[in-house]
Amino acid sequence: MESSSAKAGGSTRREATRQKLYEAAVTLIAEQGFSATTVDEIAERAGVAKGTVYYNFASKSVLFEELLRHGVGLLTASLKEAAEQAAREGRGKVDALDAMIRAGLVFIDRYPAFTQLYVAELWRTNRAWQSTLMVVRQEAVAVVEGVLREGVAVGEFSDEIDVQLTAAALVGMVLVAALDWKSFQPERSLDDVHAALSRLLQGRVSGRV
Amino acid sequence: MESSSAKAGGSTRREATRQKLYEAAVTLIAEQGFSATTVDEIAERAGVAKGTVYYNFASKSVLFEELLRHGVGLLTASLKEAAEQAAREGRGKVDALDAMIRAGLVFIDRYPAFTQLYVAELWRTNRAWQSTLMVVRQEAVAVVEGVLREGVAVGEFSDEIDVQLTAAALVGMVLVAALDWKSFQPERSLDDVHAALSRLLQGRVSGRV
DNA sequence: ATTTTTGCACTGACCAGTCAGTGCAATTGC
DNA sequence: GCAATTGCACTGACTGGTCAGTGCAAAAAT
Repeated sequence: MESSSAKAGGSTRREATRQKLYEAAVTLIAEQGFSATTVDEIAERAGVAKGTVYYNFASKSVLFEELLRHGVGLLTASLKEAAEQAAREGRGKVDALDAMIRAGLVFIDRYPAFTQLYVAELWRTNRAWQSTLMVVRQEAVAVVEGVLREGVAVGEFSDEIDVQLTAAALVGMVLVAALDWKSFQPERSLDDVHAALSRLLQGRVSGRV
Repeated sequence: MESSSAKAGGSTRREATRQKLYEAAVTLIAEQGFSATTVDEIAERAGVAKGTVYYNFASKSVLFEELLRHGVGLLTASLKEAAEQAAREGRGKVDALDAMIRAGLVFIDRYPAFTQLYVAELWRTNRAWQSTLMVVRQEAVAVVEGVLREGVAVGEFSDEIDVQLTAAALVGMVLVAALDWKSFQPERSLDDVHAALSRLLQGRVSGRV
């Protein structure tokens, strides 16, 4: 019986436990914040003994840091994928940005708790995982900056734009709009929200029709 | 009776102490979060005894709630003021939005810690001050929604825009861009940042010059 | 046979909130 | 004048509870 995944990373069982702990931790911390969430709660929600948490992670904050890395990894991969696909299909940079907005929305749709928690921790200072967070943020924003820069190089975007700030603003736009969507009008469809943001991106807000 | 200081509001000393406590609490909570910040720390930073905190506020979370109300009050007033001034001067709704973006930036420039803390707590659920936060958020976003709606009525904005979502996206854009500015490129001027966001608002990102 | 998980008792640091008491200025009584 | 009194703002040691992390023997899974 070659256990399914075999030699690859580590035993499958352990990986499954870690996954359960991530899922339990992410919702609890999104709701209550890191400090207000107890390890006992996380263990209970994951359906696991407290000792298991410490068998798998060195400490509560290490668990959290690995959770952050894991989550942002997924997002970054998804953004890159969207940008590359648009490029492969020979579409313009505006389309690439649009595709990334959609990818961002899809991600937030699937992992709303993670997004919540990420936003809540991002601009804090003086916390243990601060530097982890910076690195991980930079990876994600860099993908957007890359597309903007290419757009400027190709002449599709004005060379007067401030790449760094514009990238941050775009990310913020999607993040906040999406959190609002999930929190206050969750019945709306992803397409709907995407259309509204596309319109904003392309400056079709002012101007009739 | 007219006790010493007198007539206006309440005793001056008390008001001064509360102000000191607000200031101490806002920076500490912005840095560390609500739960990770202790009442002892707040008292120490404010230069008062712990008992004084409880003499002035019923509990740690009441202190925090009043802080939130106080801060968002300032922001809302400032946004309204900007929108009204643009209207008084007979400028268009795009200009009004632009003026509000600037007002938002000025606010964040002046109270970065408050902004940080606000963003961090906004999308949490299951917290004591949740409802306070909702009310207070709605007040601020409503100002932006109002201008958008007026713009649609006047025909200056497309009637296809989704007012609620667009307002949220705009707020997010300013919020996140400004926090990025303060965190990662604090040497830049407000005008600079404002110009970059104006450009984005008016869809002058794509399109040459 | 080894790795992983369980269950549970325990420790020690930390922290929100309390309370008896202090300092001080203004008011009252004489 | 000058005690005695009152009320306000503040103090800081203390209490009762909470929680991260530990230790370990027994059970389960692979």
